[in-house]
Amino acid sequence: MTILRLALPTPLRALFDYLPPAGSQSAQLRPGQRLSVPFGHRELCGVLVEVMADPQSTDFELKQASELLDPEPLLPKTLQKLCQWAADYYQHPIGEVLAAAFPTRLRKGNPHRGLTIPGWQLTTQGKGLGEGALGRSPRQAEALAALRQQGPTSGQQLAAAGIKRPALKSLQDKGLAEPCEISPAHCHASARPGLALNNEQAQALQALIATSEGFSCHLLEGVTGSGKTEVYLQLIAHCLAQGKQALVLIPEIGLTPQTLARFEQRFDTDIAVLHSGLGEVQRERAWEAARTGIARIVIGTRSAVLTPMVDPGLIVVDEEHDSSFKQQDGFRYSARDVAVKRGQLERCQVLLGSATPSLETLHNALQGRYQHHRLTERAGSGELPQLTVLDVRRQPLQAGLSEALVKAVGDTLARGEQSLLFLNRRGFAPTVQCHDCGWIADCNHCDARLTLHRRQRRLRCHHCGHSEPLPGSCPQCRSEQLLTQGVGTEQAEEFLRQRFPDTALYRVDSDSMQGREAMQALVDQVNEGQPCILLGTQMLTKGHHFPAVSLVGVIDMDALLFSGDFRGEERAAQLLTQVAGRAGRADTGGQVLIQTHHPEHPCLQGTLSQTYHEQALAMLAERLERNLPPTGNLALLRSDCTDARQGEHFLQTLRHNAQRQMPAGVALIGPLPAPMQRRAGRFRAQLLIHGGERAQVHRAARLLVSIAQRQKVARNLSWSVDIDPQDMF
DNA sequence: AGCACGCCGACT
DNA sequence: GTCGGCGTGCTC
Repeated sequence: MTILRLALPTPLRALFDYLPPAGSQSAQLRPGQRLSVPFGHRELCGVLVEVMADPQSTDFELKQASELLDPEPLLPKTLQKLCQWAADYYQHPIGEVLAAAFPTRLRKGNPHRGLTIPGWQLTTQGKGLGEGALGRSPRQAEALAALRQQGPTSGQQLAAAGIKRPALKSLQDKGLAEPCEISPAHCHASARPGLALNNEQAQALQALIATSEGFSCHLLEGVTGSGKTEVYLQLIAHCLAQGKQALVLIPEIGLTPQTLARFEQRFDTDIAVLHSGLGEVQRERAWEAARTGIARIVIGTRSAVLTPMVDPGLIVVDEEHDSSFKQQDGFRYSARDVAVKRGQLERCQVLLGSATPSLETLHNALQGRYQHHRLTERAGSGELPQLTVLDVRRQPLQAGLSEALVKAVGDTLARGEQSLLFLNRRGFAPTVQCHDCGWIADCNHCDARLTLHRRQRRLRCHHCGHSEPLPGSCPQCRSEQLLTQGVGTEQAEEFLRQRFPDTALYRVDSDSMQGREAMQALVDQVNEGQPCILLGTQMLTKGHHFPAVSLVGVIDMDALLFSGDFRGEERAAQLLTQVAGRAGRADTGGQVLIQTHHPEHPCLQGTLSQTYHEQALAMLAERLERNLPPTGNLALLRSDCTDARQGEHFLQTLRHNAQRQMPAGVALIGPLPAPMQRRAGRFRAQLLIHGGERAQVHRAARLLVSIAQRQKVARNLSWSVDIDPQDMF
């Protein structure tokens, strides 16, 4: 008798056993296939994890699976192993992890349709035609030559090479070419020649190529503008030339158009792009192209790390330090760390790149676990910008801007250059207060203040999405003296428009950048080079290149300096370095002005007097001293409950029940209220697991999860684990 | 999580 | 009398 062990998409941390579906032969049952099974009162789509030949536990009346959905496994073995590793490491239900590896339609149990890629090939007659033929129709001759050289080629790829449909149609009318279907065997990849590399780039590339066989992990630490991407591109070209696929992970979708364009220009091959903005069908097509090997390059955000591939030879994680690689809810994995594990399992090379590497990665590199390559010079003639602190204490500020900063913006514009102002706060003002009685506009659902969005005349909570109309008078005392405190991008925009009425001003934040194309349109517009002011939040600092920007202003450095989290300093240093890197990327050596009330703050001084690398080393030493990551290890058990005391009580009981069995060297801290205790009407608390040894902390987390699972929990309470938490809230 | 069952109040 | 509110229990 055969028993099938399945992973099902349910929060239950268990596998479920079934009898094979009627009429199936055990030979055709293999892990990685999907099956439809009855589960309770419903029908679920599960993934086969194990086929067991002889039954061990007969204490259970097993149900029979309804249907085998795939004739072949859709997930390769290594990816199954990767999911199992991730489920264990992140202590997340295996069924949900495996589900994350499928596009939605397949996850829900829809039939798998193979991908058909329309393409063109030469007919026998076409193949027999001499070289000089079709001399009078250059377009057709070009198409003919391309097909002769490459064999059957996808329409998409032909189009990318400038060969359009009409030319192909004409060839078809002459009986020289015909439409065909492309199979993975037809796929080829070639790269156009790359840019010339400087010494450092060439050295890094050479070292990377030398270790491109089998697993190895590398950190490419290169200052902004040092040409990391060119190294990626040439390494990918090498990978493709070995007949292998390359996977590229990028932090956010905002980055995609520019990055993608650069890849498409360089490579003559199909590229699968996977990001959250894609429709279900498009996503499934890209997934399938990667899985079958039709796509030789796969570019995607976080979740793309679980895309099945035939033969990956290289995984690149760009902007490796970016926090968006860590999923912040549900399956809380780090795509960067999963990528490294995937490299180990697939036996392929992993390249982590950043101008401001995370301390985790830097630590691994310094310990010799990763090979470390550094690019310290800007490629081309670009010079590093000049950083200057503007002490704004006792200075008059208008919409948060000092006269010195405003003057610098004016001077920059007068020179015909562009300015970029960074303010990490959306809206008009983060606080509204009554001048007469002191009332403050708070969110009813969170421990947070409401932000004024003046143009919409609304107060909005940036933590739960709550929004209400701006009251005309104080709800407490009826006074009409409602004042604002603090400055957001909307206010700074208003002031700057007034001050520079004839200058183009672009506000870049999640309020102003609605829609997929908005950002790309803006980048194109700005890069025409006319003098302008760019004003925005983090959005502005992520990866976009603005060659004509020569002045960068940080309007409120203080907000970055005092964050409370132990990673605050690391974040601030990374952000400041990244923002500064936007200045003078091209030939104009740029200027960076930083407004602060704390010019003596060590973090700020650190960034001024040292390179990011030096500062990172100092921060690492401090982490070592405090036994914090990456030296020490953390895990977090969170509770989320409609009642504050109940949530903490759950964690307290958990702690009590686990205390005796705690591994040596592991401390439990808490339960404590989460940094923002109430959010969206629910009270959050957390129990911190802290220890020196990763394995011990992990054992402790596993123990706590197993106890929490057995603990009775009320309906209004939910709990979750977070291994290697990024933010403490 | 989902989904059914079950036991209470307020309607035609 | 039943429709539907959400507390409780189960899922191989």
